[in-house]
Amino acid sequence: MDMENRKEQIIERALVHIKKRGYLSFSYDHLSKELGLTKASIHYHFEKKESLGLAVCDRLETGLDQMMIAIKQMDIDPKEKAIEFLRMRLSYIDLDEICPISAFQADFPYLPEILKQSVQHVTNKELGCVAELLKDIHNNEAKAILLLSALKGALQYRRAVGGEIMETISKQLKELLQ
Amino acid sequence: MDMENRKEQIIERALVHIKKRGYLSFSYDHLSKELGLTKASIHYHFEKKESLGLAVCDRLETGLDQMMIAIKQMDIDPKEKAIEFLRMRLSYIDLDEICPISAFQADFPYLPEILKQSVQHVTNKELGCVAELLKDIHNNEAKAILLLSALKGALQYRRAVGGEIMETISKQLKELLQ
DNA sequence: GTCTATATCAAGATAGAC
DNA sequence: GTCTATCTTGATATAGAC
Repeated sequence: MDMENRKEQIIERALVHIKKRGYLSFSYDHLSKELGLTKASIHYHFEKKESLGLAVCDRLETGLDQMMIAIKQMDIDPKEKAIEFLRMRLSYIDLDEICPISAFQADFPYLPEILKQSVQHVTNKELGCVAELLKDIHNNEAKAILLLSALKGALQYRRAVGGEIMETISKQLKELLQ
Repeated sequence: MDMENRKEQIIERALVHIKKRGYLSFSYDHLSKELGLTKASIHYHFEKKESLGLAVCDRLETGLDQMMIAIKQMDIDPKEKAIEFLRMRLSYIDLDEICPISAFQADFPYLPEILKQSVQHVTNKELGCVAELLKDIHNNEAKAILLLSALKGALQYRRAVGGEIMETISKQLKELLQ
């Protein structure tokens, strides 16, 4: 198969696995079986697991860039834009998944150094995105931290207490931005 | 060594490891080396890893009970009691740790069934504790979810962005309860 | 109650054929 | 680009001696 397509396909599946299991717990074996390949073939495209982890972080950053472009072009009240960001972020996360950035953070102390740096970068980028969308509101950095922490904490709670929790949280976060 | 003391000691170390690495990632080998024992000796006290996981959940529940007793006896404004709960919960979590309940939640889909049940139980118990302390405030269940999600999400953020985030969150959570 | 030794399995990674 | 085969490591768990 064409190399760029295959690489993309592997990154895509790895991202799903990270959202479901976390970075440390997913394996080349899981991945290869789903893609109809062998572990060795994955290693051909991404020599080490950390290379694949880095590629996934890059992809998350690209996704954030695209979301910001889309949101800035929307014809909605600026005060709605942070909420729209959270809504779009959630749309990429299934019921049995958590935020991939949270997953990396949970494994953080045991990541290879270079991957830690990428995780820090995408973490700060996402915080910066929300803070930027809140720029007309007082105390935007602190508010961005509160919104994202609550959203991602709730995604983990969802695993144990069920999906209704997300509506409870979303409602309150919207109130917080009134 | 006395069996009850040894069991307690193992549970205590396991809890620390879960806060640092998560349930799936800590091992009897890590534990045994710290305690000056062998893996086999840990297996004598807790035949399977899931038995140890269950004991850790029990310990967390006991801790919640004790905290609630202590807080109810405190001579402070009822409106301060939820904040005091969060403060006490935080005091058991080091700078390089996350909330152990969050750690179990992150691993949730890959836990043995019986341990899932224990994690659900302690999760709901903690939510119930905060909701109870908020009982004079409107919408207490929803507020409890918001407070705990934000606190625990922030603990994971701390790993990637540093400790200052906790003061930002604490300050905002206090404002939310005014 | 703790030990040594070992069985079993899964993971990351590499060598070399096609 | 993908394969088979293999190495190495680390994990859960058990058997049996002391």
